[in-house]
Amino acid sequence: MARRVIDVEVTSSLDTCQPLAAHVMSESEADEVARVFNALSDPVRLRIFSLIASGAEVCSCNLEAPVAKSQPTVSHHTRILANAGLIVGEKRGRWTYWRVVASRLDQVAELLHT
Amino acid sequence: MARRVIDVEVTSSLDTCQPLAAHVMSESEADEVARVFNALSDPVRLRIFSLIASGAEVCSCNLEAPVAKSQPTVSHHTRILANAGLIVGEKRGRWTYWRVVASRLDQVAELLHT
DNA sequence: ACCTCACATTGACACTCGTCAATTTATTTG
DNA sequence: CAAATAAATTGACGAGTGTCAATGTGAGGT
Repeated sequence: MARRVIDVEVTSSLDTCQPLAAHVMSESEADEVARVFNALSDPVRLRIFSLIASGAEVCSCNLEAPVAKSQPTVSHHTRILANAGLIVGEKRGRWTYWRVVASRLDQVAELLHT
Repeated sequence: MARRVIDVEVTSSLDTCQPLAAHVMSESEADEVARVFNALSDPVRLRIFSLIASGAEVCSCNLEAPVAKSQPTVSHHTRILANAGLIVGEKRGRWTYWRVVASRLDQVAELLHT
């Protein structure tokens, strides 16, 4: 097979940064996804979440002592977790029982493998 | 089969919140996990991450335009993602090429299914 | 009705975080 | 060495966040 010498410009074609075509997540999608991860980005919230995930049903009054935070603080965190769709609260009598939303967890896990 | 009537105390045993034995994530573990989720809790960081994940290797200069942020801001975000172990940067010449750490993503995904 | 208890809400404070202009560091090229 | 470029660092500012005391709400229990 014949060989042919080709004059290729190598010296100065890479000395400056070239644009690159790549796919970017949309702003709106990023906002929504960020809100979910944000709910899990606080140590206290993670511990509250692990408490709820460990039992079948946990009421708010059982969360304050383990995480050593005040009642308004715990209420603040459960609201953020609930807004992110990670937990749901059912009010029975004076108590609110929390449980995790398994389907939401699967949804979040899939976001990491795209 | 015989039936027997049993006198059960129902009235006042549940009128106050009872402590509940449950497993709590440790503070140190919560801090570490929170740092990872925190890295993914910002919209701009998520879009940068998606850019890096879409290509095999992406240099920092290819990140500024798509997310419309300044160079110091992009550098700030890549550092946070790198500290969380989600991406690694290899410096070749004047450029730093970023790529995602797949094993770290698997690790994070498993955290959601415990 | 009154009191108690579980939980939500408000307001205020300190602290963290995202952002960019300016500067510095490191590397390549002339 | 000098000029140019990629990227990290510093400093500063406004916005957002975690925290708790005080208060509000609503559902039992006596």
